Amino acid sequence: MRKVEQIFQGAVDIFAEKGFDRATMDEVAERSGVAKGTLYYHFDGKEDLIAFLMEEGLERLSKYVHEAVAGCDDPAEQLRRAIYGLVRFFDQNRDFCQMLLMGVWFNRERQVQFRQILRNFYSQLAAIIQAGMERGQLRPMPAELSATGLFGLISVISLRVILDGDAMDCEQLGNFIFQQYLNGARICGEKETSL
Amino acid sequence: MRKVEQIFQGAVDIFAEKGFDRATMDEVAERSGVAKGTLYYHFDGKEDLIAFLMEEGLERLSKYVHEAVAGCDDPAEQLRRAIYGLVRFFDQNRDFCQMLLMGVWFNRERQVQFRQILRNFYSQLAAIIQAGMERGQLRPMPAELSATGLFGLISVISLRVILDGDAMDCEQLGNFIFQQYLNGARICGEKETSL
Amino acid sequence: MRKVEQIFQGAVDIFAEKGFDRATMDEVAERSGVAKGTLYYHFDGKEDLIAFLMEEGLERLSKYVHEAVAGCDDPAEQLRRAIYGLVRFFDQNRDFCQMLLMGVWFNRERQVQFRQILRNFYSQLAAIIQAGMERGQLRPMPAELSATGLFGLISVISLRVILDGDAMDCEQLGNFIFQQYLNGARICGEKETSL
Amino acid sequence: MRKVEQIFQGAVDIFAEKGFDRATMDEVAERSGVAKGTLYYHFDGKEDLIAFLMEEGLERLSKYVHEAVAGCDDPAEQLRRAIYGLVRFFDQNRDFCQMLLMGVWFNRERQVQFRQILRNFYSQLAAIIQAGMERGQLRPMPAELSATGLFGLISVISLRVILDGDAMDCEQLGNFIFQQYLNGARICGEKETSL
DNA sequence: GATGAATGAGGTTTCATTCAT
DNA sequence: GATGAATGAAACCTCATTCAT
Repeated sequence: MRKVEQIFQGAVDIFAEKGFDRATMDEVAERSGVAKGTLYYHFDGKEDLIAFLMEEGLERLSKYVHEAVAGCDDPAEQLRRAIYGLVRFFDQNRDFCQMLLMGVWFNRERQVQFRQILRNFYSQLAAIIQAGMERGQLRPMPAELSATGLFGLISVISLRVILDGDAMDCEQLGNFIFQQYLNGARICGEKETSL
Repeated sequence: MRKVEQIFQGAVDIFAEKGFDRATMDEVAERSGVAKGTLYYHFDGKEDLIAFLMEEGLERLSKYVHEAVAGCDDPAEQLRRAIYGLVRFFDQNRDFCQMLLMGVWFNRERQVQFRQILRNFYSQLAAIIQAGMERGQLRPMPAELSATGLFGLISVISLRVILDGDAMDCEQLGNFIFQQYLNGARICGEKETSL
Repeated sequence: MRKVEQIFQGAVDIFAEKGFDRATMDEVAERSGVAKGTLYYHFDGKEDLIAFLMEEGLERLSKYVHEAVAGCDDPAEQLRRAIYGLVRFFDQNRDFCQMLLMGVWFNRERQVQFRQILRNFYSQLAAIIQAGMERGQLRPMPAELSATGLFGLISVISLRVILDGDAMDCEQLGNFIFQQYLNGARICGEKETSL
Repeated sequence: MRKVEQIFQGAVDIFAEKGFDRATMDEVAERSGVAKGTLYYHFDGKEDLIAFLMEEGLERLSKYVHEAVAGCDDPAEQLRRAIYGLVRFFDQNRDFCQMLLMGVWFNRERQVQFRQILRNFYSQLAAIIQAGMERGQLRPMPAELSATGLFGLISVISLRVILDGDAMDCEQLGNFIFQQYLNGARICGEKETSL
């Protein structure tokens, strides 16, 4: 499966650069260092390749976050680690993340499949949030919705940094997002119900 | 031009459904109820049409938020109105918003153009946040970054609701997002520095 | 529909020469004197084009035979005229007929469609044979089966002549086939039941 | 070779189903139950495989008819046996016969080769017909042409029955064809020159 | 003898764009 | 202003063949 890994790398690379539709299979092959026929030997076609990348990539992301969180019992700390982990993963896999985030918004043709995959990932976050509420650390709220919002917060900020080509200070960015998500923008001591 | 408005509606509709690259000019023409030649009579080509849609649409969005915020002097209240306005706009212009969010992260060729347009919009939010900090309502933080995060929060949640095809309760969703952004997920009274 | 007629001629020409599968759409376009895109503007694809040729061609053949037979009330004479007409049509439309006969034997994928078209043609012959039996000119026998056999007789002989590149003497060949079909190979006066 | 026989069976099967050009070597391998490389180990390529099938198959056909006719001295009876034998062979080797008949009329590249093979077979029939004429059993006529017509009669009827998927009553069908060929369609006692 | 991953020439099809009407 | 038949560059995909194992 040497070639499959080559294809994974090359495809992620070119898809992030040009988008799923504008990158051609010729380009994928060239970037991967395999012949065009090899792509079709291992995958049923372009759509199948894209689906594989999304699944494989999100699996890696899930695993990464899972490991970051593992061995910690406190939901709030888990949340912190998950956020830091995500930011680091985004930083280290810029191409994949850019590709992933392009997939998120996908059109109705491809949406069903991708959003299902993504939903599995949301659930990971939602489970932590749920636990936080049960421990009395987080306010009662719809955990799925909050997880979705958290993912939006992280990904849009990270993608902006990626697209601007900045070298991301993961520590700083992770902290900012964590504070933003947990404590909000309100100033300390301001009454919550003030508005 | 009667036809131009027809094209705007039809193009937004089909682009939201299939994406910029997968929707063909034939489909745009058919959905718009005009002949294909007519598209080229009014626009220089596909890219020109897309640029027109983005500019025109973002102008409408900016104007919508601007009017929602107008006549209010309190930054926190402005923020609330901006968020509610955005959610309502998403709800009322689902096709356009889906198209917008797909377009923003698109391939690097179109990115520069679109992200510049979007950045103008971020600035609107950032200005409000900046004012909030100066009034002592919001914590000191990078306003641009926070505005970006807020936009991610709003758009990812809204898009999820749109794609799920749910009838969105704007009031409720707007409130959730506003609370999330302003107060965070932490439970009332929990010490900020507890983690 | 100038171009469609051009395509009909060119496609029949090249398909007869190289076969349906080995003739490329490029070659069809070139032989027809139209651009490749034009083929796809008028037809949904190669299969659709082939189906059109078969239908259109068999319709012309049916019409030709119909006219040859028209204005004659005697079944035996109709049969004679039909056979002579078929032979003449084969002679004058060698390309189409070669293509047609290739289609007859087609594989199971394409067979259903083609054989239905061909069956319509068999019925024309069967109707004449049926009438001949009712008039007491022909022996009682399954008309459809006999029509199928007659078609086989005519087409295989004609195709052999075509493929050999012989200039066909229609008069002579028509007479041979007519005698063969009507009187058989047995010598005059030989007892039928002798074997 | 065990494998070669496997390939013969599998190849005939898939070629009859999809045609020579549309059946792929992958499909041949799969249907045969051997690896693709094995095909190329035993044959020089696709064309070589097809040529082998045709030669091998026609040899079997010739032999089958030869044996059916053997030990009989009367041309008319030989003809009857040849026809019955052919019908039975068609019935028992449907796939091969369908493949054979498709191949014969194929593109001009392969035509020359195949038609030469087929012509050898025609000669078998023509020899019998010739003998029949010399014995005074059959009318004087071009033997080759009549053999070609007889082959058309048999094959088109048989193929129709095969393709319709009917269980063929060989006895009945053989008799019908024999009568048709020998006595023609004309009613008993009708004057030959009546038309 | 037998295998199947890998190849790339060449096929089918798509679609943005043009232009005569 | 508006149209849609026509175009061809460029995309996706197929498949006979090779070759290291």
